[in-house]
Amino acid sequence: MSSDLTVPETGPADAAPTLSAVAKRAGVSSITVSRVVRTPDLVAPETRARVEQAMRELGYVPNLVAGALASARTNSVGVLVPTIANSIFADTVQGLSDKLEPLGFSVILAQSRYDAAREDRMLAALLSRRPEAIVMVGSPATEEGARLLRNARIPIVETWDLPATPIDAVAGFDNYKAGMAVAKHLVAQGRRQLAFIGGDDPRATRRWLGFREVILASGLAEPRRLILERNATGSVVAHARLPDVEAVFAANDAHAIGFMAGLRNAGLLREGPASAQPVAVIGLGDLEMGRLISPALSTISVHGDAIGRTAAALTLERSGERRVDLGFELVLRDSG
Amino acid sequence: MSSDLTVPETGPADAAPTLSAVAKRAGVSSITVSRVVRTPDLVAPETRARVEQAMRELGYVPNLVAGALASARTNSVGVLVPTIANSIFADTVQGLSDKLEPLGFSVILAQSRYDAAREDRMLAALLSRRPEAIVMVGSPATEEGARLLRNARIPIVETWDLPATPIDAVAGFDNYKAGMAVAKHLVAQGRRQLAFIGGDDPRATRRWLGFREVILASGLAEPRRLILERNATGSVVAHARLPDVEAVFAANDAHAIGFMAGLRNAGLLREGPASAQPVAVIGLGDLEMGRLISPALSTISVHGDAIGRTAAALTLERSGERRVDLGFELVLRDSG
DNA sequence: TGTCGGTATGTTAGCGCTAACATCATGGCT
DNA sequence: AGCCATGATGTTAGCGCTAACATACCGACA
Repeated sequence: MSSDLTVPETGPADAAPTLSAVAKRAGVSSITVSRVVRTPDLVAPETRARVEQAMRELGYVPNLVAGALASARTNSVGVLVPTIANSIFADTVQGLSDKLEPLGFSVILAQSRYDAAREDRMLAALLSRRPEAIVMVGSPATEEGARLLRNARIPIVETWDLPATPIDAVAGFDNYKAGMAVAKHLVAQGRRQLAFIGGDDPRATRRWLGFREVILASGLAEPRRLILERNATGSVVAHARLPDVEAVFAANDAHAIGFMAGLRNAGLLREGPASAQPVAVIGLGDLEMGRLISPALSTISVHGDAIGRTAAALTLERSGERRVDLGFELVLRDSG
Repeated sequence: MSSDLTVPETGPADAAPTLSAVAKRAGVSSITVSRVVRTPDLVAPETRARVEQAMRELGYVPNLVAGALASARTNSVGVLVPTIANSIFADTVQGLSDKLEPLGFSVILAQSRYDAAREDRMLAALLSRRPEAIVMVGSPATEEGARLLRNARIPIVETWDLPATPIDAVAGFDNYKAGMAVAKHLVAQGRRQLAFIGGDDPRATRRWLGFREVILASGLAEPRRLILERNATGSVVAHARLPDVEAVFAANDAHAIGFMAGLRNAGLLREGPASAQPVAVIGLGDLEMGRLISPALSTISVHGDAIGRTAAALTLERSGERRVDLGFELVLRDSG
């Protein structure tokens, strides 16, 4: 059957075989091959078998680039995160892609590195690949980025926050309320000198504002805010810059754990429960590590993977509720 | 100048503007617009200005899908990792994309979830988007996957290991030697009852084999191996299944930290140096957290981001050395 | 004055596929 | 016998862009 024709496994097939190469070999038209690939039910079993045989012999791999151009459907979604390494956003990307990959969608990943200009460039780069939706952490940092997204006329899902006027859809939680919840808890514990440490991205800032709001409303002194590098190692020495601090809310668990390392060095960390801690520490993210260290880290648990799954759903379904609040939980352990 | 034509910001541009729409508006041919986008130096300044004006007015976003089909260059690379959440592979993806994104390449991300069938599906899905290279963690689990990659005739970079017969290029380190290095260290410390805990993926298994090899060569008893779930929480209780164990090599830092939590619960963890630990623990990955906890985690430090950057280089440059050993370091701290 | 090299722009064809619409049997029904 | 629904397959055009090859124009030069 496969007499003198070159089989890719054994000889160099110079160019990738196309639909019509398969069609010729199977003695059908190319549309029939296309149907075998996309809608096999519409093809008679014998024809289908013949075409599948030809595809196997030639090692045919469909060209989705051409298919996308012809059908105006790329079956891809663009995902923009600040950073993927050591980051809780990886959970969201995982949740998203777990839902989307089985449906034949691919994830095009881009990182903004917390840089507005790079974010705009990445947004433009993503859009030029004509994804069927864009999922991003946060909201566009510039009006230019927002304009690009609005003009794209595809589902846009902003995540990890609940912007007042989203471009299209939202899956996240209220960072302001998270800050408030932490402050309420610490104030109720009787802590008076409070501080916030971490980055100064929009979401961290909203946590800070909620945190501060409650503290001022409680009649306590203005809390301090320390802007730190994005790696946790820097927060090890943060304690030196916060004399007399009684409680710290860290913008994420990594910073919290770094800060705790600093406290340990200063002899201010106890093995006992929160009430025994000279300085209470609360993180955000609920890293698995936080549960395993001692004292176990108290934290705001957010649902990174649920955010990703919800974003996927918002991407696929354009009607219905476009604003999903996944909430958060204050998980109290031994650090504060 | 922009008399009665619809501007996207103000009215609904039903379809995305195309090159020829821009061309018509600027009074040039579409190839000139294409040149303004791709090779502006070849266009006279006044013409260029006119075209750029038209692009701005229409909100033109180039369609790379069409461009890719016409030029047979997609400017994309496929990346396949077992998982991206909570994983050291995220460093590699970050390193890769940091090098590639500025060059106009996009990263198409797929996860195999340590599942051979899913890996094959993802490989086929990636390939059908005609990436200009594939970077994957490890090597294809099936012959089918390997065949797909070989037939693709694009650079293929296998990472995080040093396979004997790679498909094309490799950027990684020797997992077997890493296991050996840990065993040598623990044996020299005088530890006799050794165990390995973690996953059973090919890389972990190579670590185990190197570990075991040295132990047997030293005349010690056969070490035990515990296959654990991929989350660290399971390793908290692993200690109960390893009575009398004196040292543990964990396939990754998360498992190591989980195991240490179990030791702490059992009263077998000291604040002192390695020599004071009843049970030594060594991890792999050098998570930032490992340095911050107490006792600080001893670990094999690998260069996840360098693997990504090297993979990017191997992707762009097809000649030269195709096998890069990024090495590893045994970092001794207080846990073992 | 004719020609030549360089610069700027245009024309043509086609990348590999799919949407939309034929076409053509087949067979059950009235 | 004629009709038409149904199923299987084919034809045609075109998605939005780029490669490769024209073409036109300009001034310099012998």
